[in-house]
Amino acid sequence: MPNRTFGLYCDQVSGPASSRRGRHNAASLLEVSARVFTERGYDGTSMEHLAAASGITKSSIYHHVRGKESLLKLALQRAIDALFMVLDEPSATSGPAAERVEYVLRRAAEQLVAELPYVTLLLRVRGNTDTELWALGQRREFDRRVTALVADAVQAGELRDTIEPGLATRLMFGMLNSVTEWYRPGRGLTPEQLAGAIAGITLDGLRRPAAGSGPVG
Amino acid sequence: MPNRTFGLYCDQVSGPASSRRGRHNAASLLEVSARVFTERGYDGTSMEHLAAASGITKSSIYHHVRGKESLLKLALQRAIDALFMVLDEPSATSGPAAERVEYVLRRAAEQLVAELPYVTLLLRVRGNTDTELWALGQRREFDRRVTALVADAVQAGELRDTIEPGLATRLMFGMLNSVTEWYRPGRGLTPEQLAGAIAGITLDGLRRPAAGSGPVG
DNA sequence: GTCTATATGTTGATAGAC
DNA sequence: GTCTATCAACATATAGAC
Repeated sequence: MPNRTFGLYCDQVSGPASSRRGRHNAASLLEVSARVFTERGYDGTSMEHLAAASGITKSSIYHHVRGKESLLKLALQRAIDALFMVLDEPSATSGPAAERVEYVLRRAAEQLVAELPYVTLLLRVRGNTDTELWALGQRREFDRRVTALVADAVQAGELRDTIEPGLATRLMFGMLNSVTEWYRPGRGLTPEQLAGAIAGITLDGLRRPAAGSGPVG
Repeated sequence: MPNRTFGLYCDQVSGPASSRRGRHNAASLLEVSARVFTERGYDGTSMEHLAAASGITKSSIYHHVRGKESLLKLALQRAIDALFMVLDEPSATSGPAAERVEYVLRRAAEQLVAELPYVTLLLRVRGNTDTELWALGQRREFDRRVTALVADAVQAGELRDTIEPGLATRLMFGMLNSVTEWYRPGRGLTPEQLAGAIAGITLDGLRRPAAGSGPVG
């Protein structure tokens, strides 16, 4: 582990990220790398794999990024930014607590789909390197903030108090996060439908209410 | 990938599996390996890691098993056996469909906890080798059989028909499977409590029913 | 911006002594 | 059953030409 800094040589990371052969930049390499990392796992991916997938040689990759771990850090940062952004949106910081929980859940689902390979990577981090340990810390912080929201909703009597807020949060977001294992965009299930199904199950359950119960009308 | 068979040199795999230094057998090595594999990831684990964790040298490990992939296959087989066993139990094959679904969910939760490192490994398989592809096929078959149960329950009017059975199954078991990411035995949450929380959320939801609705009495 | 060639360490696995 | 010694393959990364 010789390198301890993971910045880019170039300034911009976001951009058109075209993958056409012969003209790669840091952003397009990040896109390709995140896809291969999620397919093979980070440790199961060699620089040779990345070279083959991006259509350039191993050594050319080092012209754009400091190394393999740098690509991982950039990808993880992108996922973390996307998720934390949700927590600061107006609908997540005001209104009835249960509605804020549902909003965060739905928006997190949308972000998970929008940044699928990056979030997938984040969820698979094991803590083997400093970069991975840092990412695990960020995940814990996100979890902590969502748990606080759920606790508010329980205290307000809007969610059941039969399940501890920390456990409820882990299970709700566990269901959401499991989506990375099978969801593929453009296969008949829109992000909104997905978010609706998850919110529907976790908040109201799959069981069909017995006749005579449930909201009237 | 020179080896194509992954059997043990010794006959027994299950057994006391003591980890005391100096007298390892295939079963005790499997136990240690599964733990390290889940901590570091399979690809992130070297034979040197396994040697250090088991207190013997790399070459000694090859006296007990054919190699690294053999240890993976043995661990995956154990997880697969534990999960499929549930599907053949009497309560999973007779009775109201929704109750069979709940039974399978609860028993799968118990098995997941009982065989935690093995099931964790199974859920992280990526498909990079023949062994991993075989495991993915077994997972698909399990999923297929559970989906059939859920479809029965929907058709019987016991579960809501607003969510497609395949999606409901993926999400329910996604929540369950996410437990491998944080659950540690003996930390205040029993397997039964865990199974109850998961069944409770997925079937009846977290939202507190409005006053006047819900089962009377 | 990409290449060939190469340095240097780590990997899974084997040979053979005790 | 465990060890030391060793191997060939592959890993990440660098040097320098075009």
